[in-house]
Amino acid sequence: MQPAEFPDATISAVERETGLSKDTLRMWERRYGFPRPLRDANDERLYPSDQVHKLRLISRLLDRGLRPRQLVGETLEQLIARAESADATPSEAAHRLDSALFETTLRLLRAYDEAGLRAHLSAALQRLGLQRFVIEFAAPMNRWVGDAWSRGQIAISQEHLYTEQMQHQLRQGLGAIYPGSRSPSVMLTTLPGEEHQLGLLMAHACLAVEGVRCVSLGVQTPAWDIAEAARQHGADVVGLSFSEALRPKIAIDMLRDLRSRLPASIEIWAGGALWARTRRQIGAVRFISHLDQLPAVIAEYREHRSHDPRAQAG
Amino acid sequence: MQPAEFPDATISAVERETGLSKDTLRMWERRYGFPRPLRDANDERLYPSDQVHKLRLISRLLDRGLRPRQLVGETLEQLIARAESADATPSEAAHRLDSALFETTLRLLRAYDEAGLRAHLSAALQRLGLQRFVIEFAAPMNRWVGDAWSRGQIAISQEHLYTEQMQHQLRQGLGAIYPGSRSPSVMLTTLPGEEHQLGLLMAHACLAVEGVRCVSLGVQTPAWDIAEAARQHGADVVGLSFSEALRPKIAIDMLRDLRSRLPASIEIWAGGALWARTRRQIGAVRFISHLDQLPAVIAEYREHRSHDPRAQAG
DNA sequence: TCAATTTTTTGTCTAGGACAATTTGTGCAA
DNA sequence: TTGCACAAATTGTCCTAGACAAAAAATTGA
Repeated sequence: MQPAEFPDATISAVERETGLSKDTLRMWERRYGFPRPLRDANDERLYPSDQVHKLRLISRLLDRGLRPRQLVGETLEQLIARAESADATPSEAAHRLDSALFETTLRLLRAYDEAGLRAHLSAALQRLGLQRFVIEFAAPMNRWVGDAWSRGQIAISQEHLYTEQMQHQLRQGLGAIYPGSRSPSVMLTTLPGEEHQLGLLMAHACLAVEGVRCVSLGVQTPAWDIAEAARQHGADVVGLSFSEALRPKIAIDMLRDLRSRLPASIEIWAGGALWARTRRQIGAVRFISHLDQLPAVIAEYREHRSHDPRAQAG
Repeated sequence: MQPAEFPDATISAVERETGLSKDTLRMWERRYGFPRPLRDANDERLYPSDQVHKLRLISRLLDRGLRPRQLVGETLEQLIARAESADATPSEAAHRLDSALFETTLRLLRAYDEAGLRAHLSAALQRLGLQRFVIEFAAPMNRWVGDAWSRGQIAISQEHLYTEQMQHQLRQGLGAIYPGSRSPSVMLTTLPGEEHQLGLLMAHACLAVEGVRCVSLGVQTPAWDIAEAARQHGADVVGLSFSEALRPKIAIDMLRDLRSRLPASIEIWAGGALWARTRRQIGAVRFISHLDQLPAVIAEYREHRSHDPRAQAG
């Protein structure tokens, strides 16, 4: 991509694009001397596109536990190298993924071929079935696409196109399943700040194929409202999805907050890519780092809570 | 709902919940004496829930052109009255909506009956067909649900449940249509900050039934990436959806920015509920405040640009 | 009545200081 | 070596208070 085409960005624009707050941007400038924005006629900061690009890269690396003091001093090349080495470490994604499926998806994405992509994903769904489609294809592919974007191998718009089509396909698959009614009764959503629907949809699909009674509230439901809805609806479990985009600290805080608002009889299951890389967890919440663990968790619940009348229904 | 159950909120939390920036919150306190938060042990602001509630209401009224100086001085009752009178004025939503459809949807929503809601929406879609489903049911219903939430008649979680199910249904409907290939070639998305998918999906549906060649990038694509993708993909039109949640000023700014990045040969169509209430518009962008205008706009495009080779294809 | 001007309102930026929460480093005992 | 307690460094977010441009409202003149 051509950085030269980007105009200089105001501090608000940079906050939007990188997720780093204005306060943080100013503080880094004061402490580390980076970023070092230009100034406009009113002495307000103007960030050149190369600095914005570097900030975006740093922001992604921060989520992986690296510290800003080190990162701000590094060159773009060093940062990219770090991003790639971090990606390489948990390389399950790559070798789990069927290479033919992968190559075709990538080719269609690069060509912005929506109709082709749609046909391709639909065929994969029919061939694999919903569960294998999610676990063996969608999950590792999501990972790859996210990483490829952060490395600059594909454009944001292509990542968006992928997400949109995958979401569409997952909903088609979900629409074909008759609503489940078996135990436990799960209420699915994400907490504020987590706007990725794909993780939620994949979890929904995995629950649906197990016949679980499942209600999804979509993304970004405030903790108070989750608690209220779960109580009113009589849910046994609140299922939450966390992508890597969320800061672990914020996620843990919100989880602890939600836990305190829910009665102990309602379990919390926290799933998503975030937990595969984060050590910090809290008790009284079930963490599920991979979707293939879900069947076991459901089975365990049914075993231990078999006195529940709903366990026999459906 | 019981405001007493909410704990006091930090300034960050209030920013998240109301959409008012920290700077704005502090400035209002300085200028108008409202909000008047408590302070914790570190002298940091703590907003009681009633003030947060009032701020949220004010924030929504601001988007309708009212000024903060007046609003901050009013009581909660006065603000609610204002919100309702504003809702009542363009009451197309209410009387356009078939009352039986409406009542049933509401009842199922109140009961958190996902399976029932799903069946109900699916039946409506089958009966009305996709186009009428969108224009006569989904659009006015969305409005009502959004307003009902801001008036406190339904919980956020119920609004979320509705949105999720409606989205699901629209995608089912879209999945049943064979991809169009007629002119113009439209690239659909929303700008950063606009995260409502429903408007985008409704537009997508209305375009699809006209046989338009249509690629959706989902929500929140940065302007630079839209421009790049539109050029690479060879789009004739960039279609953008704007909900009322977005501030008009920000929307106009971003539109102007996008316009400057796109060649004149690519049109911009800006749709969504935002434009029904906002006077300010800019040239070189086509504003579409209601979905039922879309067929005429498409026909007009086909008429005027019939020299385009794509117009004959498909 | 409409357009051009002035005044008021309003949001966002600036600077630098403070401090709590987290992470890292160190010393010491098992 | 490992585990644990404590000290030091790091880091994000909050604070105050001033400035100013952009937008809206009010006023003026044709």
